Amino acid sequence: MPRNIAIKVARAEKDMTQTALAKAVGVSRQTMNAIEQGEYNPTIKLCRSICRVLDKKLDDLFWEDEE
Amino acid sequence: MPRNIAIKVARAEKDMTQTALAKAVGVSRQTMNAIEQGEYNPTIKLCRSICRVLDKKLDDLFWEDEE
DNA sequence: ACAATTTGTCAACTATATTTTACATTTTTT
DNA sequence: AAAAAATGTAAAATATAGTTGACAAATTGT
Repeated sequence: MPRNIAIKVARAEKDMTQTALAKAVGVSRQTMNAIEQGEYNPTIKLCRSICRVLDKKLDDLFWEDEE
Repeated sequence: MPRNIAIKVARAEKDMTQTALAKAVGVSRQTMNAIEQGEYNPTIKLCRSICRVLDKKLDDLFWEDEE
């Protein structure tokens, strides 16, 4: 899985740290980090939470053309 | 979690059974059924697979306004 | 009305997402 | 240049996503 640059950018737009985003979303900092590093495969519920906090849609942050 | 009617509709548009969709997507029939019943919380990777098979985007099938 | 297919559901199991603690490295601030 | 904050990573534990097999209920076809 590729690194998720879109989240990093959206986070920057909101001037949030990984820790702040993790807290806002209700997961651990390591989980947020792993998602940005593309190291795993979050649940759709977590994806929706991230989208709400960052004011983005699922397709903005989590679509991938190839698997 | 609410039932996922959007998947049911998209599946009907492709004239696919739950079993056929499950197979195309590479999960068990019970998993597909549970997702349609809103009984769990699939991973984003599985959501993307479902979207590809049904020619839909993540926001079409998996967005929810309230959590 | 009957048969066949599809769907809903349960229980026990396996795989993996997520947590916690902890430390090293990089980046930012003073 | 030093201190502080932010990020990358690892190992062990826990929660839950996904599997398998089996059966009942509902739908569809003849």
